[in-house]
Amino acid sequence: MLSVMNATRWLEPHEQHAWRAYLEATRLLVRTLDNQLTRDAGISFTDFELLVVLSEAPERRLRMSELADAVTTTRSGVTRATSRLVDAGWVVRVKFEDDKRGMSAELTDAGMAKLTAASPGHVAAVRENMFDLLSVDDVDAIGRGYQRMREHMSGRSGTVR
Amino acid sequence: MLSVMNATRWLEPHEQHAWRAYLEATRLLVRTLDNQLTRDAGISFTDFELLVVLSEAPERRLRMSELADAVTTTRSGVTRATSRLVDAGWVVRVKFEDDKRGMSAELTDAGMAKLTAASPGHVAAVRENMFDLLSVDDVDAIGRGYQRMREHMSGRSGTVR
DNA sequence: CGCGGATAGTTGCCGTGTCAATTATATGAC
DNA sequence: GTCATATAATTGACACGGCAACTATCCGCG
Repeated sequence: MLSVMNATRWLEPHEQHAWRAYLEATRLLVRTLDNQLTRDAGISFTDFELLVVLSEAPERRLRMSELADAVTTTRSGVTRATSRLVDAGWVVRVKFEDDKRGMSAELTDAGMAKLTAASPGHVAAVRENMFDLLSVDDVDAIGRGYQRMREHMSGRSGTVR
Repeated sequence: MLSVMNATRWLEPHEQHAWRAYLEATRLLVRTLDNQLTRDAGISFTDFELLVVLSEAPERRLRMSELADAVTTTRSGVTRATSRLVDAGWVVRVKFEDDKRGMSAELTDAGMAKLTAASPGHVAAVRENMFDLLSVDDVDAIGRGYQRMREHMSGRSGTVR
């Protein structure tokens, strides 16, 4: 630290612009994707993402805590989401044998079918509202940038100052 | 339309990577910023943004519907948020004279003071977790890209398919 | 072994946001 | 002017997600 009393470094105009555009576009995008999935496939974006993650896991099954990490939410959030998915018949809870405290969520065939049915429309919406609007360089910049942000923040979402 | 029966164009690997990094980093970032503001300034990110928007408006005042558009939420969301801010003493409701249905939210001096007090820590967090990690080119790509997305989506968050 | 502290997952409670219905006012057609 | 329709804002009902408290289980140290 070179100086003790730092004046705030406000955002530069081009930073401000990027910041506002990012926040607003993100809200619009998430809402759009959620509406599309709800309307066309009867599943929320949140729940859909859980199905995606499970479908990619070995044996289509993941422990609750891993599932929470994979979708960047809290454990209680995953517990509640899993309850919804179980009620819908898309997931079953499985006891984890090596640790009697543990539970896993496992994608059912019905869940896999739902995922298969919902995916094309979802991907189309992601393309239409994001990737079709971006150049290859934009995509790469976004990939690099957010990857760095992700690495910086993962682990500490509020613990540190 | 050249073909009627299109096979789904799935995301390419670099698109997949950008998509996941973006989603995850965004969740982490929003949570981090919200935690920072709540902890250090006693205000949520959502409410803080309303204060920002109001502070930039002429006479520090904006109609409810304009406020909703400015922060990309619904009117009922803004109504409820405004109620919180009024309770906190940071905002007052003002009747809009030209249209007796209309209401405006106006930032109070206390609200301005809260904003002034909270801003440095907030900007520091935004820098630390985002802009300090990005090159100028990254910022520009993000600005351009999300601006295009914003334009594409604004107006229709779920009406169209 | 047994006890204290960590960890996995769930739940109660609560704050927030959305949709649909509601109320009040405005506007255009006749 | 009057009526039908549209719009501004609010409210009720409800779904979702977070924190903190709780239970069950695990692990390491004496």
